[in-house]
Amino acid sequence: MRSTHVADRVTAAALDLFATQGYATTSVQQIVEAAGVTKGAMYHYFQSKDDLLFAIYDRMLALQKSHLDQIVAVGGAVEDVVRDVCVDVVETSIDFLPEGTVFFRSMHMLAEPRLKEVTQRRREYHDEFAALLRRGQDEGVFRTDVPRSVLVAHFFSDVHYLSHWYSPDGPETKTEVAQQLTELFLRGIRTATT
Amino acid sequence: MRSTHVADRVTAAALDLFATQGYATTSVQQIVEAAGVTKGAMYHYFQSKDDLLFAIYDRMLALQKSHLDQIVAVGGAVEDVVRDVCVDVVETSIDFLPEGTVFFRSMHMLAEPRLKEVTQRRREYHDEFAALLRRGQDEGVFRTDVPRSVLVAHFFSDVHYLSHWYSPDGPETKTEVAQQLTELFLRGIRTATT
DNA sequence: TCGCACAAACCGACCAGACGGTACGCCCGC
DNA sequence: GCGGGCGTACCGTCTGGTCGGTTTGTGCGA
Repeated sequence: MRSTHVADRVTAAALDLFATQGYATTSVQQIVEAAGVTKGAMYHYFQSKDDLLFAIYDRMLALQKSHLDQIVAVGGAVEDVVRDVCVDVVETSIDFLPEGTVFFRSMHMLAEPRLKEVTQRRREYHDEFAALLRRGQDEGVFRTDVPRSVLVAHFFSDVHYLSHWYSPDGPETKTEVAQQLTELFLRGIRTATT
Repeated sequence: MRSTHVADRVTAAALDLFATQGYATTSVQQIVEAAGVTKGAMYHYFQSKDDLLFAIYDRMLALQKSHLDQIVAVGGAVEDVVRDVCVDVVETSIDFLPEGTVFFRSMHMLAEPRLKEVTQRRREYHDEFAALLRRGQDEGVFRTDVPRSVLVAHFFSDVHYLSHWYSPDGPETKTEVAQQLTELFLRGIRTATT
C-alpha cells in the first residue's frame, strides 16, 4: 500500500471515507491523513475536493457505458436476455458497492454539470432497460397491468438498496444474491407461470 | 405560514433543506433564513443543529411504532396479512417521503446514541416482517429457496427507493403504486400461482 | 382599568475553530 | 542546475454555537 502511487492512495482513501461518512462530512484533512499523504501532495494531483468525487463517479460512468453496449448487443428469448442483464447489473453493482454508495449519497450537487453527465447516463441506462421490458410486454411474456416505470423502479430499487444490507463477508455470495434477486423480480413481472 | 409558530417553521424549513441538500451541506444560516427567523430564536427552541435532525427522525419513529403495533394485532390468511402490511408501509412511506429521504441520507452519524434508537426500531421493524414471512413459509405459501433476509431486503428496497422516483404530482396515485409494488413483491415470493 | 413585576420569547453581534485552498521553498533525479 | 514532486506554514471564509440585552405577553394586586 505504501509503495502504491500517491494519487491512487488518495482516491482509495477518499472512496472509503466518502462511502462511510458521506462527502460533505469528510474533510480533506481526514483524507490525506488516511492516505498517509500531505495536503500539498494531494493538491498537486487534484484540483479540488470535488475532483476526488468526480474521479469516483468516472469509474461508475465507464462501467455503466460498457454495460449498456454489452447488453444491447445480446439477442435471444426476451426473458433470458432480461435475466442475464439483471444478474450482470446486480453482480457488478456489488463489485462497485462503495462507488455506488458515494454516488447515491451525494446526488444533491445536481447543479454541477459534471454530475449531470453521470445522472444522464443513468437515465439512459433505465430507458434501455425499459425498452427491453417493453419487448417482453409486446410478446406477452411480461405483465402490462403495471406501468413500465414502476417495473423499472422495482428492479433498480434492489440494485440501489444493496449497499444497505449486502456484505461480501456475509453468508451469500454475490452470484447467489444476483440470481435470487433476479428470480424474485422475474417472477413478479411475468404473466405466465413456470 | 407567517402566523405559525417559530419552532414549526424552523422544523419545516430544516426538513425541506435537509431533504434537498443533505444534512451536512445545509447550514443553520440557510435554515433560519428560509424560516424567516433569527438564529437566536432558533437556538431558543433547539439545543443544536442535531436536534433538528432528531426532531425529524422522531416523527418517523412514532410512525413506525404505531405501524408495528397495528400490524401484529391483525389476523387472517398470511398472504392477506402480508399484502395489507406491504400496502400500508408503502403508503405511509410516501406520506413521509421527505423524512425518509433525510433519514436514509444522514445515517452516517451512527455513533450518536439517539440515532441508534431509530436504527434499532428499524431493525425490529424488519424482524417483525421477517417473522411474518416465516409464517408464510411454514404454511407453504412463500418460497423457501431464497434466504428470508433477501426476501425482506427485496421488499424494503422498494420502500427505500420511492424517494428516488415517486412524485405525488406524477401520473400514479400513492394507492396505485402501493398496490402495484405489493403485487410485484407477492408474485415474486409466492410458491403456488393464482 | 390600570400599573407593575416577572418570565418567556427573541434579537443580533460576536466567538473560536475548522474548512478548502494557496504560496513558496526544499529536495532529489536527470 | 533545473524542473517536477512534494512539505509546511498560512490565508480568508464560513461554520455551529454563545451571550447579554431587549421586547413581548401575562397574571395580579389595587
